[in-house]
Amino acid sequence: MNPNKIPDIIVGRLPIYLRALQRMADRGLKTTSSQELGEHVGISAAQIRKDISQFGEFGKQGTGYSIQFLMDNLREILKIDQIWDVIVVGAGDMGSALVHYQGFQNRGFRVVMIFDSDKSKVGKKIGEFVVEDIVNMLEKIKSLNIKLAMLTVPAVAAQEVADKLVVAGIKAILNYAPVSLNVPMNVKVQYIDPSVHLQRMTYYL
Amino acid sequence: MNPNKIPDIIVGRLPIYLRALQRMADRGLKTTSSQELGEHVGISAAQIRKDISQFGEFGKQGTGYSIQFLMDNLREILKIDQIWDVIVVGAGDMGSALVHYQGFQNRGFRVVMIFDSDKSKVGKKIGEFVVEDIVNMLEKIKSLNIKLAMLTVPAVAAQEVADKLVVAGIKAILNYAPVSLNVPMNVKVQYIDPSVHLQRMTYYL
DNA sequence: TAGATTGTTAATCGATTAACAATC
DNA sequence: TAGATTGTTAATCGATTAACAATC
Repeated sequence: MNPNKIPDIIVGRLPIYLRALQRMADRGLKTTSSQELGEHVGISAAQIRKDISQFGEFGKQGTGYSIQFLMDNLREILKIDQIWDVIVVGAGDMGSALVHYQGFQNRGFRVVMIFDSDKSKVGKKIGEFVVEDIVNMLEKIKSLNIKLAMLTVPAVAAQEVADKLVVAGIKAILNYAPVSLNVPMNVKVQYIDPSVHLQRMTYYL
Repeated sequence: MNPNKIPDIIVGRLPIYLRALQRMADRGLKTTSSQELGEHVGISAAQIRKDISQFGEFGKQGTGYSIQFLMDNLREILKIDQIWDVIVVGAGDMGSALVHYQGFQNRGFRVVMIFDSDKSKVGKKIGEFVVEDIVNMLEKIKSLNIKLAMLTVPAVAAQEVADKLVVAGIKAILNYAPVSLNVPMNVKVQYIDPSVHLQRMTYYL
């Protein structure tokens, strides 16, 4: 359908490049090469050049890439040349950790609300936020036009909550619940399951 | 070198299959098919059959797979037919959430210790554990023969701590710090970075 | 037996790597 | 200019899918 469609696997590497570039910039470096960047992230120089060249010509022969210029462009490509509001659903320990998480700063995201269905949690403070009742979630998401959610509810509730998020207009879910979610094709899901990640490594032990 | 080497990408899917099978078992189901399992996890039936067949013949023509039998075999393949002790390094909010996390139960892991370098955190209780001083980490890891660690320290400290973990004999690191780690080839690393995962979705919005 | 579903082969599709002309 | 490094092409490598004989 779209001949210029970029493979998911390439898009998935861009945030890694961006993260490494940010660290180089923090150290005061001005330029880098596909070779050097590749060593930092553990990816071949050829692949990095190929990935980046899908989106334009951001380097210069002989000198490499301007770190700031490449960062600006990657941010624009990833649409994080803006701050996205994100909600957290599930006010357990993981939800609480995400509310307090410092790692969203300067990376395109900001937590704006946390919800739970447990009446004993609703109204309590977590960080600077008061836990909201999940019954008001649809309305709040719509009124604030929020597109991103992080889901930290128990596995048994996850699909049901995901359905509500989709109805409310959420377009991307970072799912911490240990289940695969069924969502419409136009809604993206990324999975974080510490047990799954550990199990991917024990095979090799 | 090893002609029977299984690609990482296949190993990476096994925990997803196992998780879905566990849920089926919890619902009282006894058998499933590659078709049905595929619908649950969003992977084609052909691929599931091919993946599973790399390790043996666990199904029966006409009837599919015994859920319990396949689970037992996947657990054995992934070496989680045992409980692995895991340490947490970094006693911030994320480390604390991992100590309290219920999702390791019955999935092959158990947190046994948490470390931090911050003297104001050392000695405090988190869950059932007392935060240990990182200066004693090498000795403790060795004496308990621990192979798995979850790393939740700040980005600037991550590589240094990872180096210590490697020296202590850790063979697999679940890294929550937003940096790529350099480790020897025989040490596995998996990355969890909420910002990176979110950035992989904003591209499509 | 008839129907269903596996395990496997061959074909297709997609991703990575190597190499180098272009050029800063 | 000489050296370095990009962007891109072609070759290689690897993963996915389709199809079906085997067989429960």
